[in-house]
Amino acid sequence: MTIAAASKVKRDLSSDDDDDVPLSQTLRKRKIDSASSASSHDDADPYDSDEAISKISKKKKTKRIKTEPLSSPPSPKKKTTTPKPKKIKKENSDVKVKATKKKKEQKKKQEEEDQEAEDQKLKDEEDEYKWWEKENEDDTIKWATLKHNGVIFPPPYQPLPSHIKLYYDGNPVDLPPQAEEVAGFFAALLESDHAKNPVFQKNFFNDFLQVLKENGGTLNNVELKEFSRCDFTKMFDYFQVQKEQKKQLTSQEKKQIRLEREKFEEDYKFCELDGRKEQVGNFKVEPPDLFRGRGAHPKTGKLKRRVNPEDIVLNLSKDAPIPPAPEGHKWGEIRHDNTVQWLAMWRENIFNSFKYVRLAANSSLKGQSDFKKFEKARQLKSHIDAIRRDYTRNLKSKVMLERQKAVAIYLIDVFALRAGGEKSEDEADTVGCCSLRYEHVTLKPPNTVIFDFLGKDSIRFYQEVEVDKQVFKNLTIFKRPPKQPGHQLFDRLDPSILNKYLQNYMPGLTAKVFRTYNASKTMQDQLDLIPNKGSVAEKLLKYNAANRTVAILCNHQRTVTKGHAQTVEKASNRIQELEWQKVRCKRAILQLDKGLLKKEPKYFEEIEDLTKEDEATIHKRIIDREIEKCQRKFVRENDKRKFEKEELLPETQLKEWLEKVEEKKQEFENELKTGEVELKSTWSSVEKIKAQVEKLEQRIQTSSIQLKDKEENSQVSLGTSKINYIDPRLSVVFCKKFDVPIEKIFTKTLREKFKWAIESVDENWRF
DNA sequence: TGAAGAACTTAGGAAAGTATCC
DNA sequence: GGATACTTTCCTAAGTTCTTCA
Repeated sequence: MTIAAASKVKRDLSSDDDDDVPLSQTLRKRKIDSASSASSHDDADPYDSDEAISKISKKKKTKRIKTEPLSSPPSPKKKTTTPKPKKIKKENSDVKVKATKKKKEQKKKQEEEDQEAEDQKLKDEEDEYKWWEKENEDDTIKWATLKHNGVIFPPPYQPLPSHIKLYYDGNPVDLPPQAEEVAGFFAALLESDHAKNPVFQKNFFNDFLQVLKENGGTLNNVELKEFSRCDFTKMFDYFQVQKEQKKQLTSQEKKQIRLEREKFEEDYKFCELDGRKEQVGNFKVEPPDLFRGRGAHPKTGKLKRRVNPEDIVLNLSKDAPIPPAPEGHKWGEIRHDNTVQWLAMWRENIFNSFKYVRLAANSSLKGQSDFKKFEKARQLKSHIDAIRRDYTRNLKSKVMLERQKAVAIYLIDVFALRAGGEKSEDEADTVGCCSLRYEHVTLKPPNTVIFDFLGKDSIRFYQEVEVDKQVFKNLTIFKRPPKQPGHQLFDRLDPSILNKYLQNYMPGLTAKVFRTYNASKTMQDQLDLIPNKGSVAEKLLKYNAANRTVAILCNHQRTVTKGHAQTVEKASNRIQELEWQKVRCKRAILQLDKGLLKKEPKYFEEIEDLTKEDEATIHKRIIDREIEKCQRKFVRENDKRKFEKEELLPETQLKEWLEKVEEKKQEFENELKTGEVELKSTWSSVEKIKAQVEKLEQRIQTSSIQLKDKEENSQVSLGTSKINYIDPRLSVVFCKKFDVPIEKIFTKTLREKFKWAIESVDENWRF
């Protein structure tokens, strides 16, 4: 049974088995789908005639304004209302860090800089703003003053060397740089799954041809007609070489590059919010590229156009200096809207929607939003019983809308489904609760439901679960003919109806609050089960197991990494080898003192567990590995010598190494034949070997636990729930109570993001 | 009132960085 | 000390929800 199902059983919402009262009797005429034909049958059975049925997988025509696919995005429209700040805080002195151009006198300078950075950090910490110790302020006004330096634009396109070209029917193609850039985007992905996706290819090729046309076509009059006749391999190879060269730089060179980059970014990385220095999140404008939609995305592969300063709207204080636009350009618009959190925005050309530059996760504004989110989820604690009572009752409501609401909230509450908003044709076909369709739910009497659909990011949600009997009955009704695949299960619902209903219980309550609530509640319950004993590593493992329970509840998945199967195999082999070594030790003990077998039969039991076949396999594996190691060592050593122009190792050297391995092989073969171990010099007494056995046992246990953890985590992503759903205060309390360093649970970035939590709770705090 | 617009949170994969192994 | 494995951060897509407008 899945965790979600288990939690469901725990809560077990009882329902009696009354038959359904005809829903149609109380159904009033409703206008569900304005797009559908207006039939009005007030009293008939809803599923015979109700117009809601026409809501066949209703997709928005286009969610956003349609624009020509490749036209430059229009400048964002100016807001008509200018919000008035309710209070203006006194501005502090300008703390902007002025980048001074120093010459590189390497070490000494570096040390000085490090010291400076340290000092600055300390200074920052001193006057750090602990918003969580202040009174809750009005949150419609996000700031009184906001100063920043704008955004960083991606570097202009660097044309490829003249011998690197696209080939068409085997002939080189001379492209104008604008088109070459787009071809390069594709070439860079040549070995990825994207490049093999026909939709991606088609979208890319259309946009590529259009850019080519806009720029006068190919320079050597090759006419490009078909994607399949294009050959991008030369470009791809070139990018690979460049990547390799970058990798080959010395660590010193890499560091130098990093430092220069950091210095350049410094001015953009921070802004001044109400006089305080705060970090900006995504201060870099997204570079042009091919849009990589997830799942079966109709627009995947389309060209994401380069964003120019003219496309950008900056948001800052009226009195803040306007950062200069890049040479020869000007900003699209300057705005002074202190009711929003963003510093800059632009309209992108794929969906014609906005992209925003915001503050970083460790900023006060983000922190406050986060805090409020968890407090809201905690507030749900005092309403959840009433909500569950009501939806259990409403599962039998005579009003269809009420039944649908009840079932939907049940699913959201028990299985942690997302709200499920409407989607347009030009997005991937994914669903959430309200948008579930006939084919996503299979009913197996008496009360088993199989959910199988693609959720956010086209991640599959598959669960076979037992549900409340009345829920099962209602789902049967929602699927009754004439409904068929393609039809909406909840034909009278959408998230806004659901959320409006939820707000009756609690202001601000929406479908997504349930996910936060149930995730944090589950974490609290799981943590409560952990005994306060054992090593830090053991406690951590338990914490991760609790975290995993939450991740599974929220269906947070990740793709299994490429080498996973191999890694697991390797690790299990190692464990098997450790077991074998243990057996060998025990054999050695008996060789020293045969009498022990009778005295401690249990201790020596496992000697018999190891079969000859297993032992032979282990021997072979070890020997093969050693041989391979020798060969690798030989090649590596000679490569190095060749590079340093030294004399190469002779083949006899390799032979010598291999002979040693051969000796070992003989030893193993003997051992297998006689069952006698060759005693090592360190095995001088029974006690010494027993101590070694103990060490091996410890290693086996640790490795086994780690392997199990790794396997269980291979498809589950713990991060998302840790970052977004589990109240960080729970983790802080766990660390305090169990004496686990917070660093073991939160990375540096997370510690910064959750500073408010780390500094605000004691060990008695509960979610 | 509903659709579109806007603003925000949530999400997985890629890239970069770090630790560990040999 | 280099290769490899693992962890963390970055990037930006994809959701939800709130607001505005006709």
